[in-house]
Amino acid sequence: MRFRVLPGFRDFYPEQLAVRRGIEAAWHRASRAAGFQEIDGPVLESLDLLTAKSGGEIVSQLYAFDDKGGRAVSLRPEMTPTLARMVAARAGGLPKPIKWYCVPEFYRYEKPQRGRLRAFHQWNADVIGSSEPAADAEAIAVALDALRMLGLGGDDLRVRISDRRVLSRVLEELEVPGDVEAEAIALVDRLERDPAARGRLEERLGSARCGALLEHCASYPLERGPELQAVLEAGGEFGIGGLLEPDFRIVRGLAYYTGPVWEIFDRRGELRAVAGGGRYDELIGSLGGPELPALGFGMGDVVLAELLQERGLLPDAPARVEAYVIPIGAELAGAARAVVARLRAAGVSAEAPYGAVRLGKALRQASAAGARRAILIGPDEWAERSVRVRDLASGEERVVELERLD
RNA sequence: GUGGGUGUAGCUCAGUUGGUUAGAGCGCCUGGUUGUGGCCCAGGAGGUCGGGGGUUCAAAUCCCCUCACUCACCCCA
Repeated sequence: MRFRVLPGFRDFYPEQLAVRRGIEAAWHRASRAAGFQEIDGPVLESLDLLTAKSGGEIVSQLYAFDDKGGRAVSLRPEMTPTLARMVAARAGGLPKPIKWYCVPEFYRYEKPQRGRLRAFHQWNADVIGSSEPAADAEAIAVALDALRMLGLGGDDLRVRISDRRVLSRVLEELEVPGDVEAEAIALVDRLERDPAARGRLEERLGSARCGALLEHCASYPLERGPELQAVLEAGGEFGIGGLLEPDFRIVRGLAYYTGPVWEIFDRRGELRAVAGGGRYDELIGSLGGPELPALGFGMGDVVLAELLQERGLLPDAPARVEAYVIPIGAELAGAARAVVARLRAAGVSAEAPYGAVRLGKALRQASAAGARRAILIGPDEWAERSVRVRDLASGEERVVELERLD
């Protein structure tokens, strides 16, 4: 019986880890460039904390169990509860706005499918303590910055953005009864995917009101959303104005969003959202923290890696070593190891074959290791305290005194 | 959780209407003797044909179950 990786989990061989590290590097760089500080929390949290926000029904999607002390715990499925706790514990002493980011691994017991696994790495960045639309815009800009660092620009991406309050106001103006509002919002959310949604919307609202609503969908009523307009303006100032597309159909399911909500998609629309975020001004308070306005977004590695692959932009694995040291003749194996040690001490990554290897094969191994140069230790040169340095791309060789090797 | 599709070597796949020891390309390993890699040539390792059961003289091939992957739903923090 062969052991296999659990469904929805991944093994990261060097090539796959190189992809992940490349993605994470962009996340870190974009975060720091915008003044976000990295945090992290425990992988395991109390079930109470995790269910406080979304309710008990999400337990079915949690890796939850009782620990040996009888505590109900779960692997973390998201960061917000942890974040809220961390903010609450130090809220008084932290200068506002708080700008934190993290790159944790999350665990969700869901059915694995394209773009969605059970364990994944996700970049989260949050701004806590500011109600300014500029903060919303900056978050979007930071997300786009990271994508740009990976080679994805305005030709590949679009940001669809809405604001819950605008949709609510429109429904209010249309005199949609309060008890129908939630369902109407859910149906707007489904308009794209579900052909039946339109019919049901008409049924619920009546054809006149439904028609008016759909008209607003086609042409976003920005005049009813000064807050969103301010975000768009600030976005323009951050240089991402051309990518922002107001769109009612971005609802982002969650009940706790209170303002702008947005999602980044590939422009071809082949994949699920690459990133999504929004403002949640009441959430931290409701999780037992202080009443602080807040916003944030998440970007997962799974969809992003798929998009990068489709565009031929997957980060490459770095070369294993810069220099490959090859003894010519078994009696120089020790000399090769000494040269390796010397190079490493000088900060140059280097290795030598362990045993006696033919020169031709050793050169092949040097190429396979990604080395830029091979250092040949031959009897003739070594007798004069020199080595032969071969550039593996050009094949050029020159003799270098050992003392000058670096 | 509900449906559809797909499972043959590390990877991409071929495998006739069921019929001998299951194949190819790539990759991997070894060799083509002396101090020069990428190309080429030769050889080799590696598969209980996803797993289990059934039909049959005979199953990679037909049937059932199961697992995994995948696509569409539910959901998407």
